[in-house]
Amino acid sequence: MVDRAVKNLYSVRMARPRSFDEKQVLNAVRDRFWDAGYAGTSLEDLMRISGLGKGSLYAAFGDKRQLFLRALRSYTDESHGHLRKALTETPRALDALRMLLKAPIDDPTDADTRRGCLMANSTCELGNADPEVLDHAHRTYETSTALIGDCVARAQREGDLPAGEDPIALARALLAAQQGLVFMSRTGLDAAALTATARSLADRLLPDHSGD
Amino acid sequence: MVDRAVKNLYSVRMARPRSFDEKQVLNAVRDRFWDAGYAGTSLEDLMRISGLGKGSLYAAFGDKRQLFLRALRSYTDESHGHLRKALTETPRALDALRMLLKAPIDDPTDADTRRGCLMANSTCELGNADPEVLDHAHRTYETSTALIGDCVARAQREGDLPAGEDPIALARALLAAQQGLVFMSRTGLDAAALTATARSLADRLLPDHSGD
DNA sequence: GGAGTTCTTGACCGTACAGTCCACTATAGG
DNA sequence: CCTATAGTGGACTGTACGGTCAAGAACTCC
Repeated sequence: MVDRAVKNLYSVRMARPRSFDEKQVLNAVRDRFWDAGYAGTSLEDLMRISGLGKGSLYAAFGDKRQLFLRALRSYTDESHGHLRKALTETPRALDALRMLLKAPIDDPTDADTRRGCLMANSTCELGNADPEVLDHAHRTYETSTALIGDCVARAQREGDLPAGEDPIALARALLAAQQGLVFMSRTGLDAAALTATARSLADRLLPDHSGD
Repeated sequence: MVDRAVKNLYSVRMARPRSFDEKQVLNAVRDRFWDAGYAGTSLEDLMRISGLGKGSLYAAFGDKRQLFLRALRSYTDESHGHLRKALTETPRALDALRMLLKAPIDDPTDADTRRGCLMANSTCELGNADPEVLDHAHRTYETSTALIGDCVARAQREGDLPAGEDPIALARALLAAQQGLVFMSRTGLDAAALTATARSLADRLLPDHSGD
């Protein structure tokens, strides 16, 4: 993959250029895996959705599994980008942490709410069978924990959370609560109950200490 | 299925009896689906594991999907049995609720810890594609919520939880936290972090009010 | 023991799938 | 314009899968 990109950039002889945008294809493919799962997505689906022939897909990405892993990595990278941005750019850290629990729910289009998190779905479907997926999941959630932990520490510095506690411990609790919420939303729990649960969890895990 | 059972019980003419125990087969099949997922389990796997031929499987349970649904229902029924027992037979309701968050973790054999919850896995793999699975998930978690809610109400009556709050709301928060924990354990989070997170969630969601 | 019925076994079938391959096309450099 | 090279599309393949079926085994009842 990398070899080919380098070759494209530096080789003396250029030839026929790609007729597709790799990122667009990856996004389309990612959406399909997200909706239908890994096993539930056939190569024909991928061809139809990407508009590419089999040969092009295989030449560009390798086999189905590699394509899936690429899409998955792109998904987690993007998610972490958003997460990092949300956690660092929100003026008050405590608000950012609260958003962690509320954001997955109040999506107006419930499509995103109902299909859950691609990484979580993939872990459930393939975690036992594919060590690479499991390992990626592990590292992904470690990174998320670290990001959230930083934000917890900031909230402590800002005086909104008690300073004594381990930021990573609270980060893990928040992450678990968030994953649980996203999962409950997948089961078809109605929006009202969902937001109430999110609020309940937020109130208990992130009590406002600014008045203390 | 039912017709045949009834016929077996009441028909005048009995014929060749089953050479297998339906429950045993269902348990073996359930374990396989649990480990490998629905798509990851082939009929050949099911035959090897159950010791039955294809014909017997199909005659007894219908096709692969129906067999899966049977196994899934048997799993949730059994789980609810254990849950009900644990929640009602524990002397102090608050302890039972705490166990909710601790039990999924401290399983000595990490096999059970790593493969998570069959219902959750199935929802993630098939929820978008199979409405029946989604519906079953929905009803399952509604039942769980009700059971936990009853136990919350008992804890309130026993003076261990503040009486003003909605038992169902807290039950949903506990369920979400538990599902989140089970999922985190699937990703390979180490046992120490896991138990710490469980304890952290329990402390925050179920503070001891007996001294109040 | 014969008749009737259910269960079991495994061969068989159609198909849908992932993956391969090759002829063809479009482009860049000379 | 010619050649070299990379990209494209689709025909092709092997196979593993879910599902069917029929012949025979095991059992009950009369």
